[in-house]
Amino acid sequence: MEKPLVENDCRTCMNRWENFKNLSDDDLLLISKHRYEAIFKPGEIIFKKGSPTSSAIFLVSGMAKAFLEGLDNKNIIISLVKPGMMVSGPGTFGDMRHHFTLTSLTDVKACFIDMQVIKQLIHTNNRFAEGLIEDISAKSLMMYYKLIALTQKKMPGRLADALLYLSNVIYDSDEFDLILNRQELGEFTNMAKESVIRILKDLEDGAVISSNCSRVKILDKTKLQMISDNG
Amino acid sequence: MEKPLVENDCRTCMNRWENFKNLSDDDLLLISKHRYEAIFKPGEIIFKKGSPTSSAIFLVSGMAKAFLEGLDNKNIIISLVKPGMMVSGPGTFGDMRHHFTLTSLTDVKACFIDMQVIKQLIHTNNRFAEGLIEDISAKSLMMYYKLIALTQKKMPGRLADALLYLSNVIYDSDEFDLILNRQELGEFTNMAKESVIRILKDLEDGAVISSNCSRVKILDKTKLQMISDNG
DNA sequence: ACAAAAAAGTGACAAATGTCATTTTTTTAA
DNA sequence: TTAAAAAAATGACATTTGTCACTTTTTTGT
Repeated sequence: MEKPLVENDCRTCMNRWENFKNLSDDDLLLISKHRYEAIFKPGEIIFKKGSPTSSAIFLVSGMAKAFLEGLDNKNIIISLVKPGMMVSGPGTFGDMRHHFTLTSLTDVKACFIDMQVIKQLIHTNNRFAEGLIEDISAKSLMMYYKLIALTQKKMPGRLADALLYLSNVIYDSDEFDLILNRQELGEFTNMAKESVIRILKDLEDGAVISSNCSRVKILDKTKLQMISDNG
Repeated sequence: MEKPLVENDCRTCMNRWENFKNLSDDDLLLISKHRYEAIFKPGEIIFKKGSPTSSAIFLVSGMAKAFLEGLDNKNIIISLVKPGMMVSGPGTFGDMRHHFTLTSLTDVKACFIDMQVIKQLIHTNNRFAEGLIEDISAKSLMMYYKLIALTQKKMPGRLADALLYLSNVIYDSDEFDLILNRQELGEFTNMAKESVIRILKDLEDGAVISSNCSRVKILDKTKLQMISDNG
């Protein structure tokens, strides 16, 4: 899995943001010039809630978690970030501050591109601007369904959601190493870590999954989907 | 309150969307030509989840509620809509479908402007495009804080939030007629209507508010804010 | 003005879920 | 390799919140 992903040119980068396809080679060269790369060890802060949104961030390799810092130091993980995804919160076009924190879950390589350059491209390239709006809209839509799930589903449904998300969206496989620990899985599904442990055990008892600590295998996806659907 | 608000020209409309200030008179004339007005009685559907997003909607007068249709026919009211606000969900730049339903709470006059015209203006006017992005971002940000409040605050904190929102954002007054009934107040704060009634009573007993049915007066805003802050 | 419908209000109870204290297992670092 | 730290697991218990069945009050339409 660990190929040398370092690319010095956004024109040929294999892990670039999809919306970059709307840019000309000249535009991509401009971005390449204003690009800074940084490497993070697991658990490090990539950007912190409250800090200025001077750059758009793009993951080149590894995995990160984006989370809201809620009440009483309780976090809400709103999404996991994979290579190819653009990360820039709603503060970018508002108070210019981050409203969630991004930390690395694994070794992470990230590109930072000056927000001024991105904004300049919005002004000169309509398709790029619309691509950005589509990206923001898709994330906004995700929040709608997250709100429904977290407020209306019971715990088993929410945990099933999380497992299906990891299987279908993140790993594209029915067997995977959980990058999230029980605490984080709780922050992702809005429940106490003890509840995560209990429901995980129930799912194992019901032969829906098998798991030993960080490794999970989905044995009965139909049933897991049913648990998700029924709330 | 009932002035003749009908305006046939977006150039001089007093209740137009703030972002229209970035448009030229010619652009506004174009919009005026592609504008359709509709009047709704209280409780009517302005647009329904799942229907095509062919137009952007702008409230000229009255009040509406935007709500997600969740599980088991339970709704989540995500925002109240006042004159001057633009309503077009995240589906507009995605699957071209509405993802929430908008219904009138009072008599409502609304303008429908063809989405193609809006999109065309995005392509020709950078400031207008950025204004739209800012609008979408602000709504997205609101959802973040709504997610935190609904999942992490206890019921009294959530109800305090709702009352402060009505007082500060919607009515700009400490005394107002609740446009939402107890059921809807529950859909806005993620609780059963019985719980709304109980907590409203507690707030009255604690001399934080006085209320008889639909009329509410905030007696001790500091205390109400404290309840909101403490979750 | 009055009957019907809708909304508000009440109380008992049950279900869902968090908290805390503690033990066991796994991971990490010297 | 081994001790220390972190994470996982467990069980008892408390709290929050929803549900249900019902009564009372308010609103609505004729």
